[in-house]
Amino acid sequence: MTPVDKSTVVKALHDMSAYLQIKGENAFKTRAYELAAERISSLTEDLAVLVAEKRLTTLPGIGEGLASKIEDLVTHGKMAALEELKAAYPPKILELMTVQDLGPKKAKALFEQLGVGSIDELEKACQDGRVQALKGFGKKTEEKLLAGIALARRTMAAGGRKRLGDVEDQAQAVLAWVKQAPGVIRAELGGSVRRMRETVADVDVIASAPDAAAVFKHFLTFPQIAQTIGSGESKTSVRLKETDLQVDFRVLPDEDFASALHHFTGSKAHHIKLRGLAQDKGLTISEWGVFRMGGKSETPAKKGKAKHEGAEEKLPIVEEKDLYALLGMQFVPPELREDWGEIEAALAQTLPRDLVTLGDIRGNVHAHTTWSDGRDSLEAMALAAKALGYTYLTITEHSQSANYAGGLKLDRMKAQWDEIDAVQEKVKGLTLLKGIESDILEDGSLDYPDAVLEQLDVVIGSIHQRYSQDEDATTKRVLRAFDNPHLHIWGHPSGRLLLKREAVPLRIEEILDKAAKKGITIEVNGCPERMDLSAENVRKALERGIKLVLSTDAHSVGELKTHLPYAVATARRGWARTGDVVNTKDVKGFRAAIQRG
DNA sequence: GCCGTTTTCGGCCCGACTGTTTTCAGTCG
Repeated sequence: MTPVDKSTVVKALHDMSAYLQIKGENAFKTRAYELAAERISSLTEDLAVLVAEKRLTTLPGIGEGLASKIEDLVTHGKMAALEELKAAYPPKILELMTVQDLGPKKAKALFEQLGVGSIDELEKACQDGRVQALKGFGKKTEEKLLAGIALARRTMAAGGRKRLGDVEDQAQAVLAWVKQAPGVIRAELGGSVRRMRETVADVDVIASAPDAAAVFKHFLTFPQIAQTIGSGESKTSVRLKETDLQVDFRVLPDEDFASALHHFTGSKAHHIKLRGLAQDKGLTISEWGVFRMGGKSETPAKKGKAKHEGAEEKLPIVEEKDLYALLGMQFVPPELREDWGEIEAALAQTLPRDLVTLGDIRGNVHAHTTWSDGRDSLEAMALAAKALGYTYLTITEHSQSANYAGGLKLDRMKAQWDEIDAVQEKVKGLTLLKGIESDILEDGSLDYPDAVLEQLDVVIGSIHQRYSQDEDATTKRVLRAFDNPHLHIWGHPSGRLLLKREAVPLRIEEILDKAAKKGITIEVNGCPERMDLSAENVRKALERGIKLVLSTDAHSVGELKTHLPYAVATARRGWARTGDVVNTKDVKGFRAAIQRG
């Protein structure tokens, strides 16, 4: 029996919820499945142990019903209730809801009245004008759906990329499996996963071992493999279950590991430039190593083992840094390998040596609790932050206009201050900062009076509604927000949801100029669906001397830990140094750094 | 579907926006 892991359970629960929504089930019931999925997803304990010991119902939000369905899946490999629902609908019905502005009700109507069961069928129905004829639909809806389909297709066409955060668990599981293979000496993830790109097309795994065949044999027993795409002497490619993720796995002798890891980490642009540089020095670089070219032979490398015919000497590359050293360069960390100027900087020895790291972060910023739409209590969040080693935690609930997220009206904000004080009494060694994530309203104002904002330690201003404003209006909206003297941090600036919602249109340079002038700190939000500010714009912000905060936007205790690496990676990709990041400072330094002016 | 000592049934957060309507349904967060 194949073991069922967490991500399978999480996906099954999400799918259950989606099917039940289309079926028209009670919204509270479908939400229960979502909450359970989130609960399982952020589980720190071993799910199999929890199931074996019949302790699932000790988790908040999971009762007898959900527990038995989860047990069903974990112990039998199938969730009967889900299989029933799947059988009742076309196989691609759920993809409908990936289209913007298409929720469960519309999906249900489209399916029941037009027999639409996939994005392709929806497109046809829109083009035929059959959709606008339905009750509750109209011409505009039809146009919107077509645009939504185009967006969904574009993201799929971009190589069917997936969010880094959605594949990382599975990628790490593959890596862990590979490391257990007989004779494996070193093993790492490569590709865009290692470079921490926001989205990835596939996963590259590189390992060294004396006997590649034995390693591949073990690799192919990985339970999550759905299909073997190809398998040769040095490379095996498979597709995984659930995510359809393609994994390209290479095994080489250990002496070739570092150059292979480097080669398969990319990016292509980085490599092309490096190889040109190597040629100028009479060197040639490939996945098989770095070679000094002999004087006579100009023959280009041929395929396979006949490679490097003109090579005289294979230079030892034990670690990646040896490769860069041979070229007279500083080591370039994987996150920076994009040909964004890192090669020139590394040659000039001006690449930042003190890029921010996860270990530099001292304060956990931007947390939500059950006071708004967080899933864990204030005290639980405080205890968790402390246990993770942070010395301060900023409590920043949604603000009063964010009704959708239980935003704090004034009386509840004040009540929360009392609780913060009470929890602070109990939890020593962690400073709780009182804050808010205030909506930047349509006109650029924040949704509390100045007299309230000035009492807060941390004011994050974010856009959460009216995304449809044009570039000029949105730009002016943000610029006006910066005029509010109580705003400290501009939160998830672009509003993008990776592969789902485009960034709002903004004249970013103009806004960054003003942020620099006004002393606004900008958030790099570590929620893996956001990773916002983007790495590209982090660069632009840093060029202007703007300070960054690397935040979790945690809505649960688990996210206090899991989100931060994405913020750190995004900041590093934008060349942020430890000193550029306000929450690498102690609480006093942090509070001083976010002050305006 | 979960939850609970004032409830084992009846809540469970719901407001803004949009497009569809002619007073409201669906989506988003």
